[in-house]
Amino acid sequence: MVIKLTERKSHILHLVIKEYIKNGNPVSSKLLCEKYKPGYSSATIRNDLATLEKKGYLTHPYTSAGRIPTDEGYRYYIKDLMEIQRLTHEEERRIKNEFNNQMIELDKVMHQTSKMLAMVSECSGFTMAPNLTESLVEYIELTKIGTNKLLVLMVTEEGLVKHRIIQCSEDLTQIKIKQISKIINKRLHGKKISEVKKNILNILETEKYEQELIFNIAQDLTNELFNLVDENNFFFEESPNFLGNVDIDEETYELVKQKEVMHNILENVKNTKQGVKILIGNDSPLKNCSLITSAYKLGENSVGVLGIIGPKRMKYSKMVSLVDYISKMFDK
Amino acid sequence: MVIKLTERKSHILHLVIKEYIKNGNPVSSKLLCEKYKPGYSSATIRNDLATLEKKGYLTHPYTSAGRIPTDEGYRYYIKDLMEIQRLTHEEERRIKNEFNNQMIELDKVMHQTSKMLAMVSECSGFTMAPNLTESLVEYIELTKIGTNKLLVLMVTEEGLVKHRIIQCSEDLTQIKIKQISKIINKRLHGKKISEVKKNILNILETEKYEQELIFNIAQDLTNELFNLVDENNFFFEESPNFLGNVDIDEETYELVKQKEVMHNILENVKNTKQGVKILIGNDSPLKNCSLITSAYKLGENSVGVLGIIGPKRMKYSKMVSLVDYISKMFDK
DNA sequence: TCTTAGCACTTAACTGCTTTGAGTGCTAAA
DNA sequence: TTTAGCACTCAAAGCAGTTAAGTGCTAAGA
Repeated sequence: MVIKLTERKSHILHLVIKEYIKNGNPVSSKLLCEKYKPGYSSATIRNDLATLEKKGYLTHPYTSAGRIPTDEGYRYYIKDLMEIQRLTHEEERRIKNEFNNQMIELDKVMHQTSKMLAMVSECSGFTMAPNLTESLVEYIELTKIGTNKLLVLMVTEEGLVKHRIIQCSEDLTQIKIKQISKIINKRLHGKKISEVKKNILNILETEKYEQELIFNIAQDLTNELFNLVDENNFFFEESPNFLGNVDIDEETYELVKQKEVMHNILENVKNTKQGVKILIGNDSPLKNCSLITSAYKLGENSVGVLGIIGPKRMKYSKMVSLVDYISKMFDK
Repeated sequence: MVIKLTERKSHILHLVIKEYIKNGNPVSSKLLCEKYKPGYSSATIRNDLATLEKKGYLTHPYTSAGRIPTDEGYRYYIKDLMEIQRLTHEEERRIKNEFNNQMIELDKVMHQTSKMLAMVSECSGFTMAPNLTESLVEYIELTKIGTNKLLVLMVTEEGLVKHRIIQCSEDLTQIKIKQISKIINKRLHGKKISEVKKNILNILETEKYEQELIFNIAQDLTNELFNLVDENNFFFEESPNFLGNVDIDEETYELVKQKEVMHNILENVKNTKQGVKILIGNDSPLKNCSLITSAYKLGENSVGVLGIIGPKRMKYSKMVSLVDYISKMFDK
């Protein structure tokens, strides 16, 4: 399926795409000639451009306009032409800094990471939290923080922290809370969250001490914590000038905001490949955008996806490094 | 300074502003005449418009365009003409709902509130957290959540919760943590946060038990918790179509994002007046916007500010209710 | 004195026409 | 295979004329 290109044509395609990514204007034979002095006349280049168009890598918006890359063109570029551009030390430093602080609480990590991606890419960053339902409960801490109010804190085997505040029907004493906490931990430690979700009552069943009380709290826990493990698991952040400067249309924007859409796209990515994966134009329902994504691992079993959404003419060479670098930070 | 207007002129000013807020087009004598049938001809209204312009309440962008309100016009409107429009029951219900859940953790509350304001106003909402440095420490909970990692949770006298994860130099046993926690609580309970910030070492001084260890943790606590009480205290959220639909320019947008700018504006508001306060155009450095703000109280001494930033032609009558209602929810 | 009809005047917005120039594709010669 | 040259295309910019939505002013009527 992939058609071989001569050295020169390949080079010209490279130049067109680089130029277009940089300036966003259709690029003409004359410009290439003058700016890059390839040692051939504009006419020759014109011929090459024409063949590149015939092969499907370029197109032009109207007769007398310069060329712009097609989706296929971008794909060829990414596969065969692009030299990956490493992050600068400054950028790596900034990222590392962010990661050194506070990075245990799941929601915070995700949020921070998305922001990071958005900032460095200057378009938009997202993070889909790993599905924790197959993770094991390390322990659960109950702390009273007011009448009828408990702070529940769960730590998973991977060391991730999730917390919620729950409202109890009864006002419990510190001592009782401690007792209950002990019992719950004894029973839930090492269990899969998915299992806990389904079976919490059974798991706690045989305990005789304050059975009813424990059941009530268990119910609250399920509602407020275990059932919410999956919720809020898509974080999206954009750089200030993303929508303003850049050619993303409203429609696409709406799509991004719909969690299910993104979920589908990313679930796909997660299951197909290791490392950085790039979706261009029609590859995803976000037809006018490209996505640069990578799966990441937290501990053994928890896999999430993170990445960048931006215009097709984004700096792939740099963005690949960025996404790769950050996803590797997670794997530690 | 305030110039009296005749009944009719006043009425016409009212109509112009209402109409302009609604549709955003300069409003003409003819339109007023046809739409509102005031019982006078367009010529009469034209005369009135001319006087209203002379007095500084209206202007027009070019010779043959209709009138639009000046800042002064809006101010007059707000002071003398506007009828406040209550929130619908539906809206009140939605707001109450949000507030019933989870509303103890300071950062979450602020974030949620800003979102709420943005959503209902359809422009943008912000919340500046109260300065907690004068609040009293209720208690502090230390929980081990991994090697060298402690979760610190502080509850203030008002029942607000702030938490952080801190990295300790030593890996402490559960038991030691409990002992230390007891000591710290005994000493810090009821103290002002500002005092704790300055004097933590002195406050804990006389304890003989594991003096050095406690000092280390105290240092971490100060760095990670007490010193950060004031940080991150401005939350800003915008409705999806805020920047797109609405006539806010880039410059202003940049200003909003600068915390110090907003801080100054709001610090001012906080100190001058109770209840809802409105800043129009030049009243604040955000020249092309209006702000509707209100101070709110959390407990006895903690005062914060929340509100809306939007275009000058926003629905003041409704927004005032919104800001007022939400700020009163805080006061409980 | 207040109101109003009427008219001259201003101006943005649109329309249609022409010109310009950047770019292509094709041809024919080196 | 390369290139110079030329005809052709089309967006964009400029220009003139028209329209319509306004205003301000005047003079007459209540």
